[in-house]
Amino acid sequence: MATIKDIAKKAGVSITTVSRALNGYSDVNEDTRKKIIETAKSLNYSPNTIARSLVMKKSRTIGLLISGLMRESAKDNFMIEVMTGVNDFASQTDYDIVLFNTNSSKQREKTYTQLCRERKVDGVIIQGIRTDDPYLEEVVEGEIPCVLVDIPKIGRYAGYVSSDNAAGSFEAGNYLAEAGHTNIGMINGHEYAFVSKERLTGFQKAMMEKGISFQADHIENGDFTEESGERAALTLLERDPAITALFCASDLMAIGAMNGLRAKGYRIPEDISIVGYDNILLSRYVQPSLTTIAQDTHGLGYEAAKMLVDMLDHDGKPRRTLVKHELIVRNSSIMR
Amino acid sequence: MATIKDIAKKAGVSITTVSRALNGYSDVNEDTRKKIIETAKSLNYSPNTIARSLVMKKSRTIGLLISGLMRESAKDNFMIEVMTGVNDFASQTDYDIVLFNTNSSKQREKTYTQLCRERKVDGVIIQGIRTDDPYLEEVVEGEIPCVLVDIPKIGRYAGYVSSDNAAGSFEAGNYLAEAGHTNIGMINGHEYAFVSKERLTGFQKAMMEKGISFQADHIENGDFTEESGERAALTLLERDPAITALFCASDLMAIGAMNGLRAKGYRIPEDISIVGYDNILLSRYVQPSLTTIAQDTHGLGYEAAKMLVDMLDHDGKPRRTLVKHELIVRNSSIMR
DNA sequence: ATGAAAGCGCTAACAT
DNA sequence: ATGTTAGCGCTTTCAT
Repeated sequence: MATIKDIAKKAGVSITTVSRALNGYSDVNEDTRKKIIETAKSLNYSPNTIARSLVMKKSRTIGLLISGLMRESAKDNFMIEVMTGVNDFASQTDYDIVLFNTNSSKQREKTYTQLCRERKVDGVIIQGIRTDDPYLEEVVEGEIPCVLVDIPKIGRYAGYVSSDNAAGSFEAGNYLAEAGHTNIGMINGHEYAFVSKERLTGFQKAMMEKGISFQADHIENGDFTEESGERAALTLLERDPAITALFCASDLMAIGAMNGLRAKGYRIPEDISIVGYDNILLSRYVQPSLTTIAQDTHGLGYEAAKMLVDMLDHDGKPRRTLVKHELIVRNSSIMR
Repeated sequence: MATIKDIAKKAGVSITTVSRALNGYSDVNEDTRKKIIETAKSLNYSPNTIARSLVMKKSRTIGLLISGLMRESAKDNFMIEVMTGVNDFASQTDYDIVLFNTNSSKQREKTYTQLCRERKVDGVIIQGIRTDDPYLEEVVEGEIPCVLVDIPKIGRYAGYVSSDNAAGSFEAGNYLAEAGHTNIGMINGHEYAFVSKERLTGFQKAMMEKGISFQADHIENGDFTEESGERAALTLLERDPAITALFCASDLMAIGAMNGLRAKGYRIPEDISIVGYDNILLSRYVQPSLTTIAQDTHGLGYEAAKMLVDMLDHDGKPRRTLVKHELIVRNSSIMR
């Protein structure tokens, strides 16, 4: 593997000159530069980014910490879309992405901060970690530039991107109310997700404004999976068979709810209207297709990367960025 | 950021001793080691992997080159499953994964080899590149340990994982023939995918063995997308309205075919039986659910990572690994 | 415009 | 069992 030393020798100049020539500095004779670039080519030279990183103290990599990137999560194309968003922005820059393995027990001995410091990433994008994650505070308080996805926390070096979950849920509630529903249940996510609180708040607000009674016994928590949605739906309808609509904090839970309900003889949407959240790929394909609040998932990742690179390259301040959301009415919900 | 130098000073030993103590060498007094580990902790020390990589000439990273990792590919959870497979294996090792941005025009000036050499990855897993990719040969012939996914090429430092596409297609053909179909069309992928050839070969073999006529006019190529599947299906049935079954080289094309056909008044599976390939997530959810050849996609990634790490850490030879496949009969196909 | 020299943080002979 | 030294490949003062 050729180094600048080899080039210097062959071109009969010093390594300093080679370095300067290759990096486009102006204080080098154009003829020398030409010769150097040629010899570099002839030696099939590739710069060693490791060596460069060591001296520059910049690795030109950003860490992507996706907690729960595992087999099951493929179902929910949320994560992958965020990831492609990150990738799409990163590919416009010269940052590479390092995927951190966080589902391994081995790595979990280390805090996120340690992970980042060891791998010397310049910044990190964090997605999918829970509110009770012991290392969350550390990274928000820490010195490593960091952008959180769907975790509303801002620190000295930590910003976040999210969609307006309260507003989205508010719209969902509004829509159901205006469709004539007056007895509505909600399947929320678990309490360890930030979005859960916000989605509940927004939905409650809509119910309140519409003058619809909405008590705790009409709320059931799942864990964002199909199975939990099914269970929650059945529980809610057992508790109050008069419910005519269900708002679910994730599409996957909504799909589970539809399946569970249908198995019990309920017709969707004739008996029960269902509204989900996320607009995952599946929601367009299930029968009936799912009414849902779409998030710009790709934008979540894209904006996260953008903010991080802005912090890294242009001394940008950490901030809050909201991506758009939108109610998409399909066939799982109906006027009463 | 504390370095071993700081530790050495504070502990009153040389940096060599610190290095040895921290790396678990045996030739260091246990008391010294204890003291060193303590000082390291007190200084909140993290090793600098960059510096280590530089001297060891090993970065403990593997590159993941997913050509076409972009927004659209989220639909097809094939890539993400391969990726989680890679990730799942890698997280059992101390290798980290670097995602290479290959969809950017900027990077495409560089060959894969350059990309790898610059980022100093120890090895690379390549997925989704086409047979006509100008840089494919270079990496197969090259010196960088490499595992290809679904590209049957072996080199001095290049192995591959795949499923037995010919056998899978053979099974599909067999199944349709035994279900009584005698006039069958095939929607194949484009000629730039290795799997296309194999899937055609296997299917042809089944037709031949069953004594079913299967000519070129019953084959139409798509590009693995829904739209192309729709188009191809329509073309085939216009050409021969007597076709009763369609074998599609990807589920996405199969889904497109179903939609296109249904729009033209064909009933699936009563009029036309459809068999896909891949068993993507959607295939279970579409109506009717799709009969397909399942690939162990996760296994593809898992085995790729395994082979690569074996080559890297245990001097394993590049080889061919096949993951299993399986016919999954659902509701898009029927006996005649 | 070019070069000499120092040093980034670490490992690994080679002493002792 | 511990220290001294050199060096990985690069960038960056500081001279000239």
